[in-house]
Amino acid sequence: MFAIGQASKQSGVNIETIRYYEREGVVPKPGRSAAGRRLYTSDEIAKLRFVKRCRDLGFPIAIIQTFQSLSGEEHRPCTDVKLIADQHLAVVDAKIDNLVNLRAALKNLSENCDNGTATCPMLEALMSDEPTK
Amino acid sequence: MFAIGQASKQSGVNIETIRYYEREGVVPKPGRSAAGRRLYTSDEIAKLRFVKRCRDLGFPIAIIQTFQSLSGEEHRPCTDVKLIADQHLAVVDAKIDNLVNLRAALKNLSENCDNGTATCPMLEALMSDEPTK
DNA sequence: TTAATTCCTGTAGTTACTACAGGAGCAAGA
DNA sequence: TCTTGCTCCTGTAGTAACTACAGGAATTAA
Repeated sequence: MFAIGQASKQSGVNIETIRYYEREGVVPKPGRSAAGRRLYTSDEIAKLRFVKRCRDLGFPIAIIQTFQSLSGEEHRPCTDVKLIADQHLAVVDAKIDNLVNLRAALKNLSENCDNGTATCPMLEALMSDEPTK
Repeated sequence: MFAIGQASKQSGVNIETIRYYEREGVVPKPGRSAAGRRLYTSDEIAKLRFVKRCRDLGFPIAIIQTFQSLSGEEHRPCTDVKLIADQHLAVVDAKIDNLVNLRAALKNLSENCDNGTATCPMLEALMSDEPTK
C-alpha cells in the first residue's frame, strides 16, 4: 500500500490531480489509513497511469470513463474503442490543420512587420476592413 | 449607431462574448440609448473585429490588450509587435509538434486495434506497464 | 394591440486542473 | 522526548475564454 505521494510518483499524476480525479469519479476511492490518509494498491496506481496516458493522448475525461467501462465488458470492446480513437484522430487532424493555417497567417504578418515604419503593418492588417485570410 | 445584435453580425463576435469583452475591459464601454441599450459606432465595431481576428490567430486576450496599447503609442510599435508575434509563433509551432506526435501515437494504437480479438490491443497498450511511446 | 424578437443584468456552468489556507500526522535526528 | 520538516487532510477559489440560462423590459412587425 502506498501513500498519495508515492502513487503520484509512480503514476506521474500530480497529487492535487489525483484527488481531483477521485472527486470526479474518474478513479475509484482508495482505502484509508487509521488516521484517514489515502492508501493505494498497485492496481489503483495502474489505473492512474492509464488515465494519465489517455490524457497525454488528448482524450477528454468523459471518453476515458467510457474506455474504462468498455474494458470491463463481456462483448469485445475493440470496435468501440477503435471508433472512439478514430473520431479523436479526426479531431486532432482538424486541430493540426487549423494551427498550420494559423501559423502561416501569423508568419506572413510577422514577416511584413520589420520595415521600420512608424505604423506597424501587422497592426494595420489586423485592424483593417479587409479580411485577413 | 448599431445595437448589439448588429455589432455582433458585423464583427462576427457573439453577443454574449461582446458583453464579456466589455466586462473584462477588452473593448471600451459603448454609449447607451435612453432605455439603456448599448449603441455601437463603426469604430467600436472595428475594434471588436480586431479582437476577433487576434483571437482567431490564437492570441490570448492579455496580449491583445498589449497590442491595443501599443497601437496607441508614439514610439513605433513594430518591433514590439513583431516580437510578441514571433513568440506566439513559437508557441504555435510547439503545439503543432505536440499534436503531430500525438497523432502518430494515436494512429499507431488505432491501426493495431482491428484484429477482432476479445481483448482490445489498444486498451491493453494503454493499461500496460510499458511506457507507450 | 399583440406577438415575436431583441435586449438587459446577474449568476452559474464549462474543462481539467492548480493553488492556496489552515490544520494534523509522521519520521528521524539531537 | 522534543523538535524540525515533510507529507497529508479538507474545503474553497482561481485559471482562460467564453457560454448558457433566468427573469424581466423594450422594440418592432403584423
